[in-house]
Amino acid sequence: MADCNPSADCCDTAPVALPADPAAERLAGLAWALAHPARVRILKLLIRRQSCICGEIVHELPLAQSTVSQHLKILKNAGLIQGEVDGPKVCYCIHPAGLNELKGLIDGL
Amino acid sequence: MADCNPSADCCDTAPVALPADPAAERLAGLAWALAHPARVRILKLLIRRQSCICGEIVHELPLAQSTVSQHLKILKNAGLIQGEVDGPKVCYCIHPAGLNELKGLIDGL
DNA sequence: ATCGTTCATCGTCGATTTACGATTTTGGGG
DNA sequence: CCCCAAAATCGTAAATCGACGATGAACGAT
Repeated sequence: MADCNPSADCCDTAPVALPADPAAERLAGLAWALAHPARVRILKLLIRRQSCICGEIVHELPLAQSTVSQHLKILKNAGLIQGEVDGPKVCYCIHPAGLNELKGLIDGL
Repeated sequence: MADCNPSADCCDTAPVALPADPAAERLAGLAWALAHPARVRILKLLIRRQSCICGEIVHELPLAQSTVSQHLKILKNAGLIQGEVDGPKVCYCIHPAGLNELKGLIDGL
């Protein structure tokens, strides 16, 4: 931006697609994880029951087990929850850091 | 809508798909409106510039005018921003109530 | 009345989501 | 060793999203 390189027709003319706003991307990612009623419900459930619960979540939602599993994966990838294996079952609980990050980004708006 | 037609086998026997959790749905809706980097950027822009700005937003984003218009519509439908016509231009500004609702739902988590 | 500008809407197209059943994986018991 | 239950993953079909260009409507200025 400041100056071009010395040669004539240089200077990148690429679309760049600029990294945009990393913070915006992060917030969008977190928001996206919450952008589905089922995922909001799962998160609320895990917050209520401090103790992690497991596929019990499946029984709380009108969704197939595989579908719930996908939603859990999305929440986990976003860093909002974490799951730990406990025998044949898996216990999920909230990931406080992720949740706090979300809250921070939101009311930092 | 109010009542069924008089004949015998009318009346909906539909599964209903129960309203589930209205609060969850609302939060999901608001989150979804923010679930895109461009929309987060627009919102932040409108918050920074107290004064509403208009299609100037288009120049801030690497997107076509029609695309930005769609994003603005989504934000408006979610109740996060509002737009007011000013001659041939349209001024957008944040809708404090919607934004506060979002913040409330998030840190009420 | 006819432009030119600004913005919204329409129609389209590829990519992504959401949901499901079926299958695979994982970890105990009998 | 073989089965059973729990959970993840795969494959797939339907719906929706995100982006664009083109078109349409609203308004001020010439």
